[in-house]
Amino acid sequence: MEQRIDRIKKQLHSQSYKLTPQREATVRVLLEHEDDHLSAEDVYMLVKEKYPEIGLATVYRTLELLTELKVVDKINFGDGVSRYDLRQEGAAHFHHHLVCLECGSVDEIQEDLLDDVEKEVETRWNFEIKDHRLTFHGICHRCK
Amino acid sequence: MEQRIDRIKKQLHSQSYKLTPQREATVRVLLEHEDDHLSAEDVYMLVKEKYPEIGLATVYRTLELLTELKVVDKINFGDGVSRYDLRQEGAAHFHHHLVCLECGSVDEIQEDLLDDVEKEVETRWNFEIKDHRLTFHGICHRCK
DNA sequence: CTGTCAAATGATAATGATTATCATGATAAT
DNA sequence: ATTATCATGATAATCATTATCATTTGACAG
Repeated sequence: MEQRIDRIKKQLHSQSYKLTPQREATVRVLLEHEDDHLSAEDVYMLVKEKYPEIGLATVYRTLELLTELKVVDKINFGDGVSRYDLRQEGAAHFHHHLVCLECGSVDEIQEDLLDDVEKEVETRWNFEIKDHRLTFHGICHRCK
Repeated sequence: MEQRIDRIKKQLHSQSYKLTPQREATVRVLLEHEDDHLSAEDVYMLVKEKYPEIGLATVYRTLELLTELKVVDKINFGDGVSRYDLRQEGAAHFHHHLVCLECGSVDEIQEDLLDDVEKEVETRWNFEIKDHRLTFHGICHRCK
């Protein structure tokens, strides 16, 4: 935990941003909920527990900043809300998601799976892939 | 064109919806811009050219209805706007997208590509896949 | 035909998420 | 200490989407 925060701090500094108390509190919430897919409002409410003076705008700004730095990824599952998902440290690509149509749960797939597909797309469509988003919609193992 | 409208008409009737003039005008716009990825506002402005009395709410309602019937798919590329994309007739699954980070263009991949990946997900994660969304972000062949 | 009823429409208000603004507060360098 | 810069919090503004509601339309019964 502390080491990860430290690395994020360094990453911020390398672009001359600071790790303010508000930003640190926000990052801690994200680390503590690594498996969830929190909306900005979710993050706001969780951060407020530890840091009640924080404003919603600051949370939005911090999440935007972390997205720029590729510490988090901003995703959208089709409800009108953006969600923020920590990247695995050192992961080349963004992980995939399984969205259950029954219970609404969102599970993650950390494996790459797309290596072959990406090679094919790069050559056949002459497209240089920088990132991807892959989401499956269906029935999760719990609901079956 | 006329045949496709006719089939959509039948599809509506089968669920006891009608193909009103407003709905037909909207469908025509979608058919005429099959390769684009129009937002509701885009569709609205295009439909207005032929049917100026139409209201924005009707366009939203029609797009929602067509989404339900799986005539179109609602997609979201991360700007705050939903886009509506005609499904290929008879396509089992939704097609994929190539979003260019340089010029913002969106190209389509009609091939399935995910067969193997889906088999793996179904067995390893015990997840029954109903649909998917796959988008690649990168540099398109024109910008390279 | 003509009246009736449910569905569809258009105008517009309401909502909800996100972004912009701006005065204030903290921080670091001179 | 002083200034300049960045960050923050409160709140207003914006933008896409949804809800409301009075009116219109079209199918159908009599």
